[in-house]
Amino acid sequence: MSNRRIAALDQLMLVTHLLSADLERYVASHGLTTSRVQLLWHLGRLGPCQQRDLAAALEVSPRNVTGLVDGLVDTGFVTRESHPTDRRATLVTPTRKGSQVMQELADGQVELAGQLFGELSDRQLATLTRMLCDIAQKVVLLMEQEAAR
Amino acid sequence: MSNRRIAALDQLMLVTHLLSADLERYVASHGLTTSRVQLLWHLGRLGPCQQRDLAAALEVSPRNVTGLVDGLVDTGFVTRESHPTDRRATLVTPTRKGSQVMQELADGQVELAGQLFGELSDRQLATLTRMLCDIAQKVVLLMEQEAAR
DNA sequence: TATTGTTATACTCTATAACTATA
DNA sequence: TATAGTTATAGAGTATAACAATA
Repeated sequence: MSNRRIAALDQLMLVTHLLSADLERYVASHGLTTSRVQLLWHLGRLGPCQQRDLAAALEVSPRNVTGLVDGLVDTGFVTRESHPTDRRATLVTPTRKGSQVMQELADGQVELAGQLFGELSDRQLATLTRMLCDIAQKVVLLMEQEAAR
Repeated sequence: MSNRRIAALDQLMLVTHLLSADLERYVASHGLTTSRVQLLWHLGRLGPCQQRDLAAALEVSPRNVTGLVDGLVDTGFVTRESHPTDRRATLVTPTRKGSQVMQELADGQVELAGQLFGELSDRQLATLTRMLCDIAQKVVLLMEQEAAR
């Protein structure tokens, strides 16, 4: 019976939608957008880096990064520093405010994980994680197959 | 140990991200965007209706609906028909092309459900659906609590 | 000649406010 | 006076193409 599969997918789509909406509201309460948070997250992972690197990490155009960094500079989360050896490039660098807010967002994620999964046993948690991992792998596979066409 | 909860949330966020991206590419291959598909979906559910009703269903501003309908008219998925009794209002109505593409998207969802969950037993499927349902309820609760503040 | 990031232009989604036509 | 949908304006995310400065 494929009805149950469709019900599962509907439920998964609903969770996807709700989590996206929740994330958006949450970061908005910190004066950010999801795209800017993604940039900041990569910045924290990579350390201060060129816009070219951020464009590659985010898989968006260099022009788009210019706009995102513009916004983050205007709102005080990053600065553009001069590159020590390449005068064409800039080093996007988090400000103290930028680092602090990313720490807050990380804390918020831990809190959310507790609120969502606090009642689950380790075994249940492992089952859920494994299933989600399988789903993620399959989606990646499907997207690669579609892209190949 | 809260590490497992965080791992589960990370995995859930990854699935959310991947599914959103996949959906966007999929509807783009049909000449649509996710926002326009959502409008079409409500239109199929409600039948031909006023833009006011679509604004309520989508929880966006009336102005936004004007733009979405403009796009769908330009690309041939809906028409604006005159309301039989209220000359202020329009009746947004799917074209044949609009109805056909929605049927195709629905078929695509069934296919995706099979590809993602075809290997799962009924029992596994039930477990997954129940867990996702719990998560959805909790997210809704959290958003209501945040909104109340 | 190739690369870095910009300006120029355009499209989509989203919002509020003012306005028109109609109820 | 209230409602339906529009124009006006604005901001955010996204893209390509042309261009400047630099490597």
